[in-house]
Amino acid sequence: MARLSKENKATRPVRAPTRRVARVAADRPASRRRANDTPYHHGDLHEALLRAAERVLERDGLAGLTLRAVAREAGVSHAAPTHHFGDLTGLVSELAAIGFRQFNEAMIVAGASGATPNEKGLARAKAYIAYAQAHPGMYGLMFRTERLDMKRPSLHEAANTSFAGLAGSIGESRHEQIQERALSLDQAAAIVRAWSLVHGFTMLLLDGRLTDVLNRMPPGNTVEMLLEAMLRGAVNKPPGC
Amino acid sequence: MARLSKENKATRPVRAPTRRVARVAADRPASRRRANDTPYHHGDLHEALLRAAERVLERDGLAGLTLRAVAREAGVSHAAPTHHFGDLTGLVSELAAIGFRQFNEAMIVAGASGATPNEKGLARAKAYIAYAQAHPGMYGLMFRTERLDMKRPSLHEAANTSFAGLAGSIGESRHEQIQERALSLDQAAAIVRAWSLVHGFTMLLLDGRLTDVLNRMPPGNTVEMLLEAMLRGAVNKPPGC
DNA sequence: TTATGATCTTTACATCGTAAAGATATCAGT
DNA sequence: ACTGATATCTTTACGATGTAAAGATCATAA
Repeated sequence: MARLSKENKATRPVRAPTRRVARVAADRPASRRRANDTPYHHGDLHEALLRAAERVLERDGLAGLTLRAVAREAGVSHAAPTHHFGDLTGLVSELAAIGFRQFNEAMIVAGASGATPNEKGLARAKAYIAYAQAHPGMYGLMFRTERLDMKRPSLHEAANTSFAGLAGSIGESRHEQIQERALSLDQAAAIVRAWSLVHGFTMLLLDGRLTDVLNRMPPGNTVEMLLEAMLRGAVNKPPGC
Repeated sequence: MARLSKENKATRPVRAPTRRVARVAADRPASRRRANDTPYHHGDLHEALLRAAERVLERDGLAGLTLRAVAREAGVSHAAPTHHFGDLTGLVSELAAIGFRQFNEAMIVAGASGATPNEKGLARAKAYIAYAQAHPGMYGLMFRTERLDMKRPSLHEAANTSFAGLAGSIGESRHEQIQERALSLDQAAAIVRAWSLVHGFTMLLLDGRLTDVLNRMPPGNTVEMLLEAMLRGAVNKPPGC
């Protein structure tokens, strides 16, 4: 496993010494694409970088998600992302927005299953954890990273949508309409209770902090059973209890 | 705010050009300390580095906690910590162990207050969050960092002690003795429920994910009230409910 | 056709973690 | 008390990273 300099030595398309040779050869291209060659300004690097970033994140985890690694993955120079995202925080925040949108999709799908609000809630909780387990890097990006600029419009909106989904789902369980702009203490508590429970469980699970507990449970008992048992005692209590 | 090279230009004690001048001057020291001068091999750098690391963590946060910054803070060369902790993971893990011990102390103190198990539980939950708010960097080190080697004996033991305290406190609430080596599903669920709730709440709070909810609560309602309301509905339910 | 601006590359620099070699002090064995 | 072995600390070196700035290249509007 050679530790030699990876910088631009890897799978760069090589793009033929882009000096004046290429300038003569490629001058005045007929269309937006040079015949069977790499595109000039890449077409849509913004999207390409985000897709590359997602691949890097899934492959190498949060620690591997660097500006330069993303640039390598996309086959551009290491400074190219700067122009599109400003800095690492920018790229990471845009990617987190994508993560929130994926997550919201999954939540909507999960909310469609289940008859009673109770079942819907459980289905959503399971889907929540399933998403985090399927995309641990992305979940870490959304909730563990410190380099996240929540003021970025796309991220702000995606995260808000996510919260609104949660609030709506809680309102559904309580058979009441929730005005997000003004919450009663009880409503806020119900929302935060559900969120803290599932988010905390997810974090501890992904961090491996629950392995001991899981190993010490009766044989055959799964994570899912633990989750269900945990939720059973915490939410959806009969009123007046 | 000069961005000039901070490397060793800062508050290094200068220790007089430690070449052969110092060797002649300090040859054959009378005691373990040269008269009113810096110690030779520093005495106990291991502890000094950990204390320096804690200062750096509290001052500059998780992102500022680097091997070189710690070495600077302790007034030694940037490579000195390597010999004591192997690498950054080592230092960070030892520091996290200290954090867990501080945290355990706080939990024990909190558990002493309160009459009923119910009150004790609430006191512990409040102390949990209070610790995290008072030492956000340390809490992040203990629960957010990926560079943590849980197999290190000191960290493993401190974290286990912490878990044992939680388990014991849950057993207290349920009026039963908990055998950590073999948990029923209900017991595991109770433990994980409490942990997930408080840990999740803490994480969301520290990350600023709850500011919107807090702002939308009735005026005058505090974080503490939200926490209490959240816990009221989740734990310590009357049996058979 | 050409000039302007957007996009991408090169180059440069401070910082970081880590390895390796050199310097210095402690300590055991004689 | 001397000396060699060992532990501790410093210097030096290298690859990697984020970011800034300047140069090159291309699209597009005038």
